Amino acid sequence: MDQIQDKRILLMESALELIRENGFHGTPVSSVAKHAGVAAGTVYTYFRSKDELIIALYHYVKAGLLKEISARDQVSDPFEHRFFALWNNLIEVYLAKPAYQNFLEQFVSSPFNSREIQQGPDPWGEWLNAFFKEGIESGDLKPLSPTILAVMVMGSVISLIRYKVYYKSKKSIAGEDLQLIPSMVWDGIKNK
Amino acid sequence: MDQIQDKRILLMESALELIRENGFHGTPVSSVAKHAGVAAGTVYTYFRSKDELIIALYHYVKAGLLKEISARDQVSDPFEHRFFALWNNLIEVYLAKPAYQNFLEQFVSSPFNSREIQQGPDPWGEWLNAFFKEGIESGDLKPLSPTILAVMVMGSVISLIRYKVYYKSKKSIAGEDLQLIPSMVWDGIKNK
DNA sequence: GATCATTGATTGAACGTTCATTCAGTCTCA
DNA sequence: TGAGACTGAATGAACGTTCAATCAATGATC
Repeated sequence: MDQIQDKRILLMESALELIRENGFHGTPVSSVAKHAGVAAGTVYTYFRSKDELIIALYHYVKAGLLKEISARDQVSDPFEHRFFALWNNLIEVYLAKPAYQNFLEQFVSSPFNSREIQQGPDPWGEWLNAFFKEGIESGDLKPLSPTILAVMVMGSVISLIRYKVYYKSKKSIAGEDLQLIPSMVWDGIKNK
Repeated sequence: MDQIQDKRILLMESALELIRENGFHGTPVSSVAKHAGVAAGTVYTYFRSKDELIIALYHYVKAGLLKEISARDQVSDPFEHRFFALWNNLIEVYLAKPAYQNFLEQFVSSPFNSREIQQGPDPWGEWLNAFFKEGIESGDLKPLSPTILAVMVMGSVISLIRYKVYYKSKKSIAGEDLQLIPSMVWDGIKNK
């Protein structure tokens, strides 16, 4: 039972790594199998099809994100602290697992991101919403829709990650300057 | 000569539309040709390969973006005006041409976005940098790297567009609330 | 404890489809 | 009439998926 879950996860991690390097369609099922050390047919014991594998990856990555981020949230801290911690944790997690970030980016703008998927449950989105809702209710954040706040904050995080990951080589910005971004975001969303 | 350019553009617009619906790899060359009303082989009169077509799309879309946005920028306006106008123009252009936005998203997280591409010329990025540089020099923006400011602003725009385009159906937010996002961004980046 | 049966995972060659690309022949217009 | 665009059937490679055969582990029987 454990072994089965393990191999499923092994296959998914292999797929994430290869998809990061080669994209969805530059990643044949056979290569995923090879990377995981199994034969091509074995993948079909764990996933009905390649499409289903990719959908499974989506849920797997989002669940992983939620787990990592929520575990590090110190609910008893002042909200401002929690906000900056969230920011740093997001950057940290994404940089530690670039394949996660890259996969999500590919997924959301692909045809896989169907209405069906979007309308399914989204624990990560709900956690984020609840987070910002608390900030509003405690009076620390502007009284806006939590969704809007989430859009704003995540947009900046994603954009920064993109910048760091994809354009690493071109021109790097001093680390201390990058630390100013969350401060700017905070200036934009804090109450008063 | 004109005809040739026209057909090249016709092929690119066809490709953008189909790629938006079906993704890079769900869009066979034959379907692009069909959509443009030509035979499959004809595509190869205008592009050496499918990959080259996709790279051409990238430059085409970025150039189009630059043209649209820079044309609407009123250099003589106060900077704050220019900022909000830029914001609204970006939203407007992206919403008018969702295929442009979707293509860029797919492209940047794909293997096509190679180091080679990134190190090539980037007039759109340079225009954006110059825009924010002006804001800094006029004293309207915090004295930070223009790149950082661009990262912050574009991140929010992209995120909002994503929200509007992909999650149109799920839960819509009142239009006036969405107008608050640029104000928040402005609060974050303005000087003092 | 030894033998066999059962179950289910695993293998990898084979199949059929899709698709990028080619090219010999046709058309168009200057 | 010549140059180049255009056609669309043909080619061949790549890849998702299947499946008959094999293997490993567990349990049943004596």
